[in-house]
Amino acid sequence: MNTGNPREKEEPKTSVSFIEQIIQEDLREGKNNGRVHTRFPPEPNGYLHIGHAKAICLDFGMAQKYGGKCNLRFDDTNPTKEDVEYVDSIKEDIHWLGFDWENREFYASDYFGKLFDFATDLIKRKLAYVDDQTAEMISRQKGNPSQPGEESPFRNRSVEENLDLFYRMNEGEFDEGSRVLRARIDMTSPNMHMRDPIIYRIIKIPHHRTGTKWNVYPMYDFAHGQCDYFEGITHSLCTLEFEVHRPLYDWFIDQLKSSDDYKPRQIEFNRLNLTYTMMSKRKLLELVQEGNVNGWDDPRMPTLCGLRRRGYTPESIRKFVDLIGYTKVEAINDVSLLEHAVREDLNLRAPRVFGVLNPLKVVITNYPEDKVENVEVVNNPEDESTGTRQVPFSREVYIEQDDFMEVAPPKFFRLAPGMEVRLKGAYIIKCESFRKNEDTGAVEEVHCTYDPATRSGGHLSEKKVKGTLHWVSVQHAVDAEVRLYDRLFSHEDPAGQKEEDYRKFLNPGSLKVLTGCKVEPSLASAKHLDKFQFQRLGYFCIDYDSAPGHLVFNRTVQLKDTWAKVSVERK
RNA sequence: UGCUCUGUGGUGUAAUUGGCAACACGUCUGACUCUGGAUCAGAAAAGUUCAGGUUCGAGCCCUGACAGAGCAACCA
Repeated sequence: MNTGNPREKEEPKTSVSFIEQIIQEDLREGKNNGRVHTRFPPEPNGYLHIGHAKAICLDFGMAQKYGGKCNLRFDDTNPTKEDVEYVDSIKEDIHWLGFDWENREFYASDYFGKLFDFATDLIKRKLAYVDDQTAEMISRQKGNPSQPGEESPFRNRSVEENLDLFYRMNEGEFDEGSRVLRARIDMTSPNMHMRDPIIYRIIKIPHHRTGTKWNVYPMYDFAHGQCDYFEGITHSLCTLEFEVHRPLYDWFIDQLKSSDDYKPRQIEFNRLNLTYTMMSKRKLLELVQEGNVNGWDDPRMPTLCGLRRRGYTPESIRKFVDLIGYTKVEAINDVSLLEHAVREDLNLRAPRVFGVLNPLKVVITNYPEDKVENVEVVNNPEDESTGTRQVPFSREVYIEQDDFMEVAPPKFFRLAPGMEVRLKGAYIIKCESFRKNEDTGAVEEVHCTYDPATRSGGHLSEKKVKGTLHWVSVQHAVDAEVRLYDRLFSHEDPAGQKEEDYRKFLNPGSLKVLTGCKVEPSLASAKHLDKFQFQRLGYFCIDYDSAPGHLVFNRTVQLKDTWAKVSVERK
């Protein structure tokens, strides 16, 4: 049973979500001629965030798993909010996540003509009418969830008049808000969405794709299901809040469909909620517009481009999504699970480097003053194929301040007077004495001796010591500026913040900058230092765009309680 | 007080469709020591919101409560 490789854990039994059960059942029953066809339908009014990743993984994932296809369809029915900037970023982010829609890039606006024809068809069948009332009036007549609505005085207009008015609405003859087209269903329905829903409204702002061709635009409810139908979508996956829309979704398609053997089906699943994370697109937009963050890709943002810049890998995000599953329960997932997913992924592939955040000089008194030798260290203990690198070693090195204590408490296996420790890849050193700053009392320098026989790989290299430290040769060290980012929010859980006061939970822009950070020169150039290294060791968010010469830290940084706990100066 | 949906360890998900409530994250121990917060070993933690019912047997089926969420945009 034991394969001898502890890494080869048994594949965890992947549970089958209720959605998959539905798909499997449909397949078994031969519905849709055995086709599975899904779609991912973002509105291009903002950047994709981690919540969208959950939907993307589902939509594309189900298609992949069941030999089907998944379309990308931009839900661009409201030109007042939408922009090509968002279209481009959405496509980039989906690709980055690892999914592809091939040549099936569609837009709800592709179907404006068909939708318009369908609307006129409904008018002719007395299933739609133009309402001249104000928004307030229509809203009042709608009643409320516990009280039935009343019918509009325009509800029984003639087909001819409705047709004429609807055409003229589209020709731009009427002002925005002056008239709408409504489906004629049931003003007394217990489902608010069935009370003669508005299906077309006048908008005179140019559309990012169709320009000024249209003056009327379909509402979501009038577009989405029909688009699904036009594209041959079999399973239309969306989030829970659309559950009450389903009867309307079905109603339109029933009016539209021409065959009985095919009909798209809407299935709802729970949206992603993360602790300490706000997922509202509108509020994220506000943060960007108000300059509280440095854009959609600010490393603190929960957007995919923010996470990417922060060093998250697509694999880790997919893993995370896989972990949390799809149900109908409104769950709040712990960010620590996301963090676990990155760690697990990065641990296997991130190259390791040495670095010191808060340097403490160590002088190896019996090491020749002018000698320099290269020691060899592995780039990644989890992956031999990444090879080794040479690191210069000399008489004076920096170690992390936290790696030294004047008085070692029990179980402190790092450096303290009289204690021995290995400098990783190099020698075992012993602490003989230390010097304090007379004014501050802070330890300024530690004096050690080394045992030349203990060099890594040598005869006595098998000698055991309890601790191993990262280090950086003083004369080869390079200063680096490191930018640490905290989470976007702190303290309370902004995921639960309904009010506008979520801003007060914002963390500062960046927990700027470590002074005196040292890095070995060979690693200080940007091409050696990619996001993985940063991510890996510190699990800090580091702005790796911000230049060459960054650094890394060793284990002594307290990661466990981290984020803000690291002693850095806030800007 | 209408309609729809949902209640399983701290958190998120399972439970072969009625058969000993399982897994992951987190937490806590211990071990290891060229360090990765990796790996290994172990522990605590729910009797499935509550009350009835059907059944040899219920997390699963039925009834009724209770709790939470969504729905009254010319947003999606």
